[in-house]
Amino acid sequence: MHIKKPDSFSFQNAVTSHGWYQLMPFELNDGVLSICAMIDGKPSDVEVWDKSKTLGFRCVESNKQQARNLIRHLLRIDEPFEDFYQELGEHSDYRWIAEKTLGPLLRSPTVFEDVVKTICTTNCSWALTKSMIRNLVTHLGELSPSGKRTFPTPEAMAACDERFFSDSIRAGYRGPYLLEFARSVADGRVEPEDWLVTDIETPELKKSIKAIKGVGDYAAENMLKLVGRYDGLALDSFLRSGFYKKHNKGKECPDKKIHKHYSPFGKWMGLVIWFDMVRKEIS
DNA sequence: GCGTCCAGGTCTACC
DNA sequence: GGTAGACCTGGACGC
Repeated sequence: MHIKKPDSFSFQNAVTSHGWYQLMPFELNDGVLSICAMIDGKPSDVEVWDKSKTLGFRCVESNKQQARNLIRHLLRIDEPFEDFYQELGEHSDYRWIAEKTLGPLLRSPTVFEDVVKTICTTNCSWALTKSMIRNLVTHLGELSPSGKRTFPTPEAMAACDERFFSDSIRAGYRGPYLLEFARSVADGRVEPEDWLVTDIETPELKKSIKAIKGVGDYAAENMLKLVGRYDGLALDSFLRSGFYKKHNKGKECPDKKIHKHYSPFGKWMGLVIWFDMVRKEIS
């Protein structure tokens, strides 16, 4: 089975541009990205890989068209980046981003899942982030026929108590935040999937996202990137230290200076700073 | 072994 | 609006 891909689309870069592919239930082996996800209410296994002008994919226990839609969502195949590449054309130092057709950042099947993962990136090492997500999937994910597990649903997480998040997930002080968020989604008080389609202005949307306990500036702006809005930098210690080294002679500086550096890129600045800082790791 | 530091921050209280 | 201190975990590091 195949999915047609745009001319300016790099499967490799879409998958590995940031660390999400290392978080369960994603797996990347020999160029094949696999995920176990809920499709049509059933845990289903989906695999996707690169071919010359298309993407190959296979799915087990799921409708072919819905699996195709899921892959398009994960890889952001329908998201237009032409304006981004055109903008970069006016900045010689950053033209390489367009030449490598960077832009799409891998995202999860649901915005809910991306929020949970983002909260689990805060104030800890990447190893601990992977551990917390692995624990969530292992303890609460639904089992597919092949023995893989989905990311837990809001309802599954909402049914737990704080002690579970502390003892089994090892989420520390984040536990109550994760539980409160899951319960707010499960009972409909918060509808994160709407963030993908809402017309409200970015500052207002950011305010709504920050209303979630455990989500501050970094996490909110990271979420904005994952729903396709790139006018926030999502500054964390990784981006700050990278900026100091690359653009400020290794010296610390106020965030305002970082904003000023990338402000010429307007609504694309969040993508530019990210690729600027991970350039060495991109093939 | 043990203690300390810190990592892909956020919240609250206080000024 | 700006800032200090507390907050969980676990790996790295020095002793």
